[in-house]
Amino acid sequence: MDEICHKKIDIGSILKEKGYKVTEARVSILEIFSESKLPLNAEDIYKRLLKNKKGNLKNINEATVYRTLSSFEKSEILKKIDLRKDSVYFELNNDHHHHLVCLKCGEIEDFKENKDMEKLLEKIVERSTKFKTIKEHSLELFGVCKECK
Amino acid sequence: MDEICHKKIDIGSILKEKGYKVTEARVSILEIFSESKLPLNAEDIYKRLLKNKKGNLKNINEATVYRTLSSFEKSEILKKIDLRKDSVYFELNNDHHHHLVCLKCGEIEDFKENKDMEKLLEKIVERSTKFKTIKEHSLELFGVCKECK
DNA sequence: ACTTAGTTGCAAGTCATTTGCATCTGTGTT
DNA sequence: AACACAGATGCAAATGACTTGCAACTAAGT
Repeated sequence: MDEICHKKIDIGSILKEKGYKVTEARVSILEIFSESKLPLNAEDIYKRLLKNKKGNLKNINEATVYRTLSSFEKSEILKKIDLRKDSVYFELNNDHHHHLVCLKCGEIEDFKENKDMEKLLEKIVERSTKFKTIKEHSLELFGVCKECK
Repeated sequence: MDEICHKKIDIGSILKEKGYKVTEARVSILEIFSESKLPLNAEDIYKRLLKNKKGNLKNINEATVYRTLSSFEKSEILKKIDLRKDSVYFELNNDHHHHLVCLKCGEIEDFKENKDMEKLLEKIVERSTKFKTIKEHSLELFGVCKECK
């Protein structure tokens, strides 16, 4: 079951670095993100927490999930993503990439923009606007995936 | 006061083309969009409607605003935009462009990506993913505007 | 073990958006 | 110009994602 985990991260150190107490809720939530290829919303997280702890561990409240997500976003552990769905998605703020969202089934695929393009983009923006400091950008693509075609 | 209007559109024809009845609410809402340079949310629209009709015309209900926006989006008169704010923004689905959002003051500036880049983007995506049909994409940039610097 | 600042659970609150339903109105027809 | 009716609107209540106040709890330094 470890094959799904594709990013090794030391959760304890990350939390301490940011000045967080290392609590069960935070560790579990970060574990879930580190095991997931795809962006997750609060409900996804909550459901997976329930599944993980079948009796032996106590539940984590939904309010805690929301609080944790939003505080992890502020401390830049997570990144917020908008996928034109009715709730907000998050993913680890590890490496910059974008998303393809199927307009029919809602499937999400990652997509890595190439470096040249990112630079090109920033140059164009700096030349043609009055925004001098571009901190980040979001690029999401919407289409139809193979299965739905 | 007509100098603000930078897109001439025949609102009546647009509505009829899409099979809509030409009602006061719809005409007023489209007028507001055609006079605005920037994306607007439901509240913006509602406030402007109130301002426009100082007594002589009857008010338009907020539910109607929401219904109109969402139906205009489905019929592709409007485009929905996510600007990481707490409500959804819309703009006329006329010409493709992107937005710069100031992370401090929330100011929004339009930004036109160049054609070459759009094509490059689509090619990269088609080569590297299993999404064959890209229908649209959203690209929003977040930074700090001159005034806030 | 003691202390306490930071966390969490719970329940109630907020706020954008949606919806059910009765009434009304634009539009094609007579 | 009045008629009929599908579609549009107003109103109020509902929804659903998310937030917050507060009391109880707990990680982590002493």
